[in-house]
Amino acid sequence: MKELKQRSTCPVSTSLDVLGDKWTLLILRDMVFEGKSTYGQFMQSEEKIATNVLADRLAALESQGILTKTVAEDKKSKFTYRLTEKGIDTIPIIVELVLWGTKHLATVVNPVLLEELQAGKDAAIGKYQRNARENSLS
Amino acid sequence: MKELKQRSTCPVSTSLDVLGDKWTLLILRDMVFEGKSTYGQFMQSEEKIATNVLADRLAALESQGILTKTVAEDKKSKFTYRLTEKGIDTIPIIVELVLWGTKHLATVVNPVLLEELQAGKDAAIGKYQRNARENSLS
DNA sequence: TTATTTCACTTGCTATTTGCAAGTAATATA
DNA sequence: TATATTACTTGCAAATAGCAAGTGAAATAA
Repeated sequence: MKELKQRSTCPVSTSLDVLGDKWTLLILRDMVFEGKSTYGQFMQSEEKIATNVLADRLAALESQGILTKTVAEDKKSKFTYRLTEKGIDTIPIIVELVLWGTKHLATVVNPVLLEELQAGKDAAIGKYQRNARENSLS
Repeated sequence: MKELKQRSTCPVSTSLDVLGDKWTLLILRDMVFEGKSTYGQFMQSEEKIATNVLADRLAALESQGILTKTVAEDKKSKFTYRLTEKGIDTIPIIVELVLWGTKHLATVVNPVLLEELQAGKDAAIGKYQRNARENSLS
């Protein structure tokens, strides 16, 4: 598993030690904006993460307290992944990536999200954070 | 050089295609918060980037229009790297990484920056963006 | 004017990480 | 009881990162 090697005590550096790869924040994006919570749902994303990388990242995120893993309510053979407060607090980072990509790169945003962000960034962040908190209870 | 392979049209994904590795945002951090602008200055950071990786990332950042490379004023054998507006617009992302790392990980922040952020995130972002814009003129 | 140093890289090699395809084990459904 | 689904693991090839040494142009020192 991707273990935490801290390169320095700088918060940018240490945050990147945890989140700074090509896949971790996409998993969190799927949880925040798509409401995904299972391995199979993460596999369906259009970016096509490899199975071993997904398993590795989910284990790392769990070990770092960013998400929790529990047996699913409907099936004993499934697991449900839910964001912790530490995970919910990554939402502003993801939103800033959305805004930068939308402004400077060739991307297509979900129009609902775009409208919410245009109406007010902080309100949109608050909405998705409250939403994630509700899901973390069930 | 690290070339841009776009995995999807999602802005989070595409932003990560550009910025989502262990080193790119640290180079931008050094430019924004430390006022660094030369290869030698980037090499001095405590995270110890490898020379070939630094050269690669600077070339990629230039080719993506995030920074510009010009011959230094004082010496013809040196280059000066400066942020473009596209680069200056990454500051909110870096600031969110500072905030998340400070809250959830074992880090040590520059007390000046900490105070500025506590006094108001948007004001602090605005200050560093204005600062970067000034440097980009000279 | 020549010698040495500085600066910004490049090169070559090894180690680590990622990507792909196939396999497995525990349920769940037919 | 047989087939399918789910969440992985395993093995290997390809890509990326890390380390040490080397290079060439320009600046400084003798």
